[in-house]
Amino acid sequence: MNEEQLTAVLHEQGPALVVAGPGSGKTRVLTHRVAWLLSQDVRPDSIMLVTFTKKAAQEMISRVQQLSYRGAAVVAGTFHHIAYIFLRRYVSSLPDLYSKSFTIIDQGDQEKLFKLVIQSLIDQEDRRLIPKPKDFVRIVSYMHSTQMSLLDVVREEFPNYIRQMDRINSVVNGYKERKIQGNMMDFSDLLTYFLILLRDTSAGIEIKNQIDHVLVDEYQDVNALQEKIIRELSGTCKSLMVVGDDAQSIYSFRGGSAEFMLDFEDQYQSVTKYFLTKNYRSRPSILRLVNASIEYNEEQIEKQLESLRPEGDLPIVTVTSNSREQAAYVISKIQEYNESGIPFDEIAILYRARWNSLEFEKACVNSGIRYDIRGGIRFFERSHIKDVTALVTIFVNPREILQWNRILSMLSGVGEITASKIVQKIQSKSNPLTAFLTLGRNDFSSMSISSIAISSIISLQRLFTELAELDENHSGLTQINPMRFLSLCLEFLEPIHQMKFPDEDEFRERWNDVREFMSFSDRYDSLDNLLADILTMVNISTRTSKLDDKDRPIVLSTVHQAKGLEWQVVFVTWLNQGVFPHSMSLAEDNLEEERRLFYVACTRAKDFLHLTFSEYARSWQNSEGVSQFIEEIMDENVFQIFGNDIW
DNA sequence: CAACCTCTAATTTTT
DNA sequence: TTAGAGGTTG
Ligand SMILES: Nc1ncnc2c1ncn2[C@@H]1O[C@H](COP(=O)(O)OP(=O)(O)OP(=O)(O)O)[C@@H](O)[C@H]1O
Repeated sequence: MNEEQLTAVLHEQGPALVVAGPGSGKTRVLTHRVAWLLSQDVRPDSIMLVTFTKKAAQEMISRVQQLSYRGAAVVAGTFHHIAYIFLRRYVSSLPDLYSKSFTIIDQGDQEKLFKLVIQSLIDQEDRRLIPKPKDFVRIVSYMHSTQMSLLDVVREEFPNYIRQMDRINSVVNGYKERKIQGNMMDFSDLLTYFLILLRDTSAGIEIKNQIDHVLVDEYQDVNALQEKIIRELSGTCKSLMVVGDDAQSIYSFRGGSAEFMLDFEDQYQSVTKYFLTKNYRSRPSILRLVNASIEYNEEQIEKQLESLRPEGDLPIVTVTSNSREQAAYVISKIQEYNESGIPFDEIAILYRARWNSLEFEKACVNSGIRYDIRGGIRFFERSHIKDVTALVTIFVNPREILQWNRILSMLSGVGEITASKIVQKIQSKSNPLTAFLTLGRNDFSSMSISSIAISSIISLQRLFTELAELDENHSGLTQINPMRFLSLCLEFLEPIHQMKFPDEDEFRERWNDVREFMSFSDRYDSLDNLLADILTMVNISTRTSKLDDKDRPIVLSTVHQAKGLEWQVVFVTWLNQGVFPHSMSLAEDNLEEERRLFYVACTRAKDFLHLTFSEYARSWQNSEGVSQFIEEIMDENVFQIFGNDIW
């Protein structure tokens, strides 16, 4: 700890703001502050440590645990995770009728629910007049995160639907009703209900009594809703410390804005402000490059940042002719670095969009390098994995109709219609799972269900009965051991998936994922914790290739998920105009945010930074040339070029 | 009414 | 390169 850092760590009381550039030890200040508080005999569960992404949260938590053995009991994690924990404890205080077994729905399920609502409320021919399910999801989450009204969101983001407000209102209301009926919350609900809990209920008083010290990392990314939560807690806590860097604000798409940080001093009384001006992470050569780049942003405030590290190599820009070559180049460089003694897990490949990982994954597999991928196709959103989690969800929250639909229509002989008949029949019952298990011949014939369908449904009943029997000492279905639960599920699913994915290689690949999920579940002792963590805490990611398990994996990650992390060697890839910066962002006038994203990406590097670009992106996508982020700083002598000279 | 086939449109970022 | 929509068959 240097002196600047130490004074921040030892901050006594009231609100504190730490604004500082990358690698200056902001996260370190927070983690050491937690350790210091603990050493002062502050109760761990009175400390709340918050951040935005799952990965950054894990990193922060593990740093705290290294510093103090009492760290494990600190209330720490993403906003959503912390909200979930308190909601679990106090659901019954909510004004809407949720029960403790509520489950969280992800984006895909939100879309499905909107689809159901639209089908039931809007006539076929009117459906083209209103937003698509996907857009509804965006509208609703934007509404929550910016705390704007539905009308304002539509006016601002989807002005061409403004004349359909009545229909839009009824769909949004229907969506909310169905969520409550199904005991489901979406991600926005977690935060919104948490705020309600804090603000309007007696449970809120208890929570506020519990929490004395609040620490928020990456504060430049808070949105209006999260800001309200923090403000609500700040009224009663002893200290509040927020840290951030306006140049790293990259979540405007979910309402995040650095304004909340820049206004912090005006919004809170007697704010203590701390500055950290020494960069411990990156070589001066790397800082020169990012500083030259961020200069182009007019909105950024200037920060002093002095590198404490010795001079390093100039960052290297490499031009390749296509994306396969790009991947081959990166992988061969990685092997060189590894041979020179840098461990694989100190090397990362970063990119703008999730699909950008594809060629790198292939190249890793071909060369037998293990990799840990964050943001390819998301593991838990792959359809075969969702089939498994659907079964778990039904046992945790039997009212969750989306998962019933999913499981039922997966059975042979059962399609959309039969599935919805059954769901209709059981959903209004107090326990739909028991209702399902007691369906018999008479029920099936009264619903006129085909005999093939009946026999599959009976086999599902048998599975559910066996699963329920795993709850031997009747401590509740959610308490069943996940590993045992899943191994029965897998037996049931295997033949179904074999049919669904007739291509043998494809099946094998997907089934490997499923097995991986099962072994992942072993670290959990109950189904509800498993489910919640999937959505608010962890990502499964490591893909092992057959060779040397002793090697640590390299990291493939989107820039967003790399936030707050660092590696000795970083490759920032796909620097094509239209990809990074992304054309859709450019269309929305977000160039400066894209440049901040580039800034975040490059400042992850400690020692070596590579920027790569391939002339031809994809056959059907015309190449728009090299990213302007490289072109802009061409004449500044902040990098060296390898490969074809295309300028 | 489910299953199978064919064509098309879409591929930003996270919880 | 792939999911899902839409149309046809059985
Ligand atoms: N006083 C110090 N002595 C030694 N190492 C330090 C010191 N302060 C910070 N570091 C190291 O510098 C690196 C960056 O620190 P940290 O991740 O806390 O920075 P940050 O400001 O949160 O960065 P970012 O804004 O990029 O997330 C870490 O490896 C950390 O251990």
